[in-house]
Amino acid sequence: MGRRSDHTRSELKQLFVEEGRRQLAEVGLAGFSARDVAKRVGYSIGTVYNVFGSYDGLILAINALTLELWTTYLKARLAEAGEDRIACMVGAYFEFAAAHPKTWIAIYEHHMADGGPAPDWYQDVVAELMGVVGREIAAVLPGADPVRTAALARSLVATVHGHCSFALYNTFRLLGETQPEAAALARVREALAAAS
Amino acid sequence: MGRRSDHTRSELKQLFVEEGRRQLAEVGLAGFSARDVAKRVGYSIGTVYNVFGSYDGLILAINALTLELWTTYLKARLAEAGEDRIACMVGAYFEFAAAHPKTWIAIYEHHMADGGPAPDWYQDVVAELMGVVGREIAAVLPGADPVRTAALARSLVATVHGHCSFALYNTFRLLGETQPEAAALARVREALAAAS
DNA sequence: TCACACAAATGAACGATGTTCAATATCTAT
DNA sequence: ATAGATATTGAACATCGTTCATTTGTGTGA
Repeated sequence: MGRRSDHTRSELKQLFVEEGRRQLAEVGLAGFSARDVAKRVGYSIGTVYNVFGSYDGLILAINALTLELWTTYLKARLAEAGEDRIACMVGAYFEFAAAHPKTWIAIYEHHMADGGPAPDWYQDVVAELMGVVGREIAAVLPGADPVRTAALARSLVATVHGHCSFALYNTFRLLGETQPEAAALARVREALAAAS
Repeated sequence: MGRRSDHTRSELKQLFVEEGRRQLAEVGLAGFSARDVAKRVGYSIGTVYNVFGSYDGLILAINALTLELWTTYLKARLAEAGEDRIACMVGAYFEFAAAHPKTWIAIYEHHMADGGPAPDWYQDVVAELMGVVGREIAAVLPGADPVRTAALARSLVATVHGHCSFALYNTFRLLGETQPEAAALARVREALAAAS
C-alpha cells in the first residue's frame, strides 16, 4: 500500500514505541516480536527497519520511553514527598519496577547485538534519571566532597537495584525474604549515616 | 548413526553441559544455540531433547554447573582467607563474575519459558551457595537472632550483587565509577557495623 | 493536467532458532 | 538368531531478525 501521509515520521515512531511497550509489558523481552508489533500497528515488518534501523533500535526506543516514564514518576513522587525524601526515592524505585516488571527488566536484559555500548542519546536518558538521585543524595550530605557524593549516589543506586532485582526475579521469595524494600532502605540509611 | 553405548546417560549429560558452558561463555545467552552445542559434541539436536527435555533444561543444567563452580571457588578462597573473611567473600563474588562474565550473567537472565520458578533441584544449588554466605555472616554476628541474621545475609548478597551487576553491565563505567568492589565492601561493612 | 522522479511501504526470501516425532539404528534378552 | 525395547536421528514446522527488489503513493515541474 504505502500510505505515506497517514502519519509523520515521529508519529510513526510513537505508534511503534507505544504499541511495542504494550507488548513488551505483556510477553517480556524473550517473547517480544517486532513483526507482531508492526502487525498490531497496521504496518509491515519492513517499516520497522525503515524507522528504527534494527531490532535493537526498536527496543532501545521502548526502553528509553520506560526510563523517561520512570524519571517522571520519581520526580512526581518527590514533589509530593514529606521530610523523608530518601525513603520516598527507594519507594519510588520499587513501586515503578513492581508496576511494570517486564519493561523494567528489559532495560537491564537487553544488550546490543554487537555487544557494544548503547548510543549516546540513550545514555543521556539514563544519566538524567541518575541525576535526579544524585541531587537528592547531595542534599542530604551538605558540604561533602561532590566527587565522593556522586560516587556514593552510584553505590546507593546499585544497592537498591540489587534488592529490587532480587525481588522481581523472585530470588528473594526462594530465599524466604519478605521485605526487600525495607532492607534496601535500611542499607541506604546506614550508608548515609556513615557518610555524615 | 546411533552409538548407544558410546556414553552412558550421565556421561552424555556431562558432555553437553561442559561443551554448552564453553559456548555460553563465548557467545552469551542471546547467541547460544542448542543445535550448535549438539553438533560440537557430535550428536544431533534430537538427543538434546532426549537428555534435557527442552532448551530450558539444558540451560538450567549449565547454570547449575556455573553455580557449583562458583560455590567451590568461594569455599576455596575462604579456606585460604586471613582474618578479613568478609572482604574475601566480596572479592570472591566479583572475581568469579569477572572471570566468567557471560555464564555469570546467564544465571540471572535466563527465565523458564512458562515464566514459572526453577525446579527444586536447581533451587537447592542456589541455596547451597547462599548457605555459605549465611554462615559467614552469622559468624561475624555472634549471639544475634538467627532469623534476622539470615535476613541480613540475603540483603548483603543483594547489595553486592547490585554493585557487581552494574560493574559487568558497564552501567558503572557509563556513570564514571571505577571501584565498584570497594564500594560494595564499604556498604557491607557499614551494615555489619550497624548490626553489631 | 499530466508525467515524471523521488521516497515510503511492502512482503517474499534467507538463514537460523526451538520443538516435535516418525523412522531408523542399536542394544539386550530370550 | 530373533524379537522387543530403547537410543538416536534429522526432516519438517512455525517463528524469528534481516535484507532488498518491487510496488505504491506523493510532490513537483512542464
